[in-house]
Amino acid sequence: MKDKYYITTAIAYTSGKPHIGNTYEIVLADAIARYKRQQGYDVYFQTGTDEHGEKIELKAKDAKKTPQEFVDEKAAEIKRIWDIMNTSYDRFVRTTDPNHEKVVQHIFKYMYDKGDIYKGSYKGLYCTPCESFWTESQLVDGKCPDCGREVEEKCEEAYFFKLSKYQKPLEEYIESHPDFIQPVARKNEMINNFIKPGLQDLCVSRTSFSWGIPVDFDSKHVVYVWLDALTNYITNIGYDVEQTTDQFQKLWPADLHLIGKDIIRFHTIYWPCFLMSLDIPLPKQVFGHPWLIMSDGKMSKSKGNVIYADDLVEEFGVDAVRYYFLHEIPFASDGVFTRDLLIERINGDLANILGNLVQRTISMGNKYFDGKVVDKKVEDSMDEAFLSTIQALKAKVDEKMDALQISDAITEIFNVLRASNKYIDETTPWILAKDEASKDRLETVIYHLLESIRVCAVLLESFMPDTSLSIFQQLQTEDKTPTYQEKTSYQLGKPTPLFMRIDVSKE
RNA sequence: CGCGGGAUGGAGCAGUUUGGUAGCUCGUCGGGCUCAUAACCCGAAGGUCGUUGGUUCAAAUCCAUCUCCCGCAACCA
Repeated sequence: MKDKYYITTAIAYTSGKPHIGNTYEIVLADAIARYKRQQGYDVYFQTGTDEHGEKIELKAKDAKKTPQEFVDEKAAEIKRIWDIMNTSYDRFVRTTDPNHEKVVQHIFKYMYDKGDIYKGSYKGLYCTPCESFWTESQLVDGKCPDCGREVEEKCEEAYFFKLSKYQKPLEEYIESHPDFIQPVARKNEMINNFIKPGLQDLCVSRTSFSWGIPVDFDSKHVVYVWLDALTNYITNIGYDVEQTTDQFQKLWPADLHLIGKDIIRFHTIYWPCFLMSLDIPLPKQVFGHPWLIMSDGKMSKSKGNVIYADDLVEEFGVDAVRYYFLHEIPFASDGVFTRDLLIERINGDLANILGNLVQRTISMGNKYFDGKVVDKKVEDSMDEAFLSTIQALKAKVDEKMDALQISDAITEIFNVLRASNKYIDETTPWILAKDEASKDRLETVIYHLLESIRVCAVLLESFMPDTSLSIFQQLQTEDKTPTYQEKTSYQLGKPTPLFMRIDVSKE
């Protein structure tokens, strides 16, 4: 067994049903987690929900529910969608879990006793009717961006975390770990916008609402949601300030925090500072992934362009949706979702390139050899290039996956599938079949194709698990070696279409 | 002058670090094949690589200027 690999997603905020943009993250994390497992890593994959905060308190009130009832419902819905997406998380955590709440209180107290959290007063621009604080930059014409009324300076008692104390070590850590923040372009954003100008101490308690973890030594205050939420990565694997578990010792530091690009600041500035305060190591990498957006921009209820993953899965199947998410979103820039593009991918890539290749190859195996295909090793000059393409695939996919370039990894696999279709045309099996003398050559050709398909199915498993399984069932093999194997044989099953083409004219 | 990213054939992107014939997917047009899900394979057309200027034998690539688009700009998650 190789090393451990601890990967997390951001915990989803339980304010509503997650749309496909939110759902993308868990699928991306799942692809990485599955791939690491396939590589032999001892993977621990954690996801869950972030359930406190003022917004939730208000939403629950609107829904005439208690906050706990409200988040129970939302957490269940989020978990349901994660499961629909066939994601292989090891643990689904919730910030309302009693143990988490207890440890967060310990952490808060620990930091307070240490002097890293102190009591002060929060001065800000306050809009009384909206009960909200605003920053200078958020104001519209110097007025409340929500209601347009005047704001006033207001003071409120609050606890602060000494971010300033950790500015220097944070800066050093980021500089000495060039891969810590991914994509690297985000690193400059953090350094120039926040760190360089000087970190200001962070207000880590609230008194304006009550749906949160109480500060146990000062019951007026609840813990700031980000201090609450971020610590989920350690509380749920057995961290506590007095003593930690073996699981924590084994898993921490996390190998990868997978998050949306909108919350990079919290994960690369606040979170490392909190950890330094607790004297525990910092995570190895934080990847702020881009977004899945609509052709008219970011998804939002006011725009009315929100799409949910469960609806898409019901219509197109889970692997088609997974494929779209993973293939259509580049490493560093947003990907666009349109229904037309989804259908184009299903027809062009999944049905034509992949599905049809599997179908035609297995059909030939059955038609010409009754499904029993042996490596006869009657090679031709054109085989060498094809076989070396297959042999090179695993290393190429590894390289892309190590760089978190999921889309490119999938493209590499499809390049081999394309090459396989081409190989059929070049070798013209239907002509070989007409001559008894070339029967062993024909069998060799089919064998090469079956091996190509098998290797691709192995490598596709992390991205489209069900499809991969279906290919293995049709090939009736259990060999998951990710490279070409010679001198073996196949006893094929019946071909069944992997993906049906979608008739656009009937849409 | 806040910081950063981007502008490449009809569409979406790669190539820019380490200058040297502009590449991929889709679409269009033409051809081939018939094992296969009207799928597959080959070929062609189509780009002054955002603007202007500079360095160089040579610039999508380096430097400068300008235009447009996007992200971030801290106590909202």
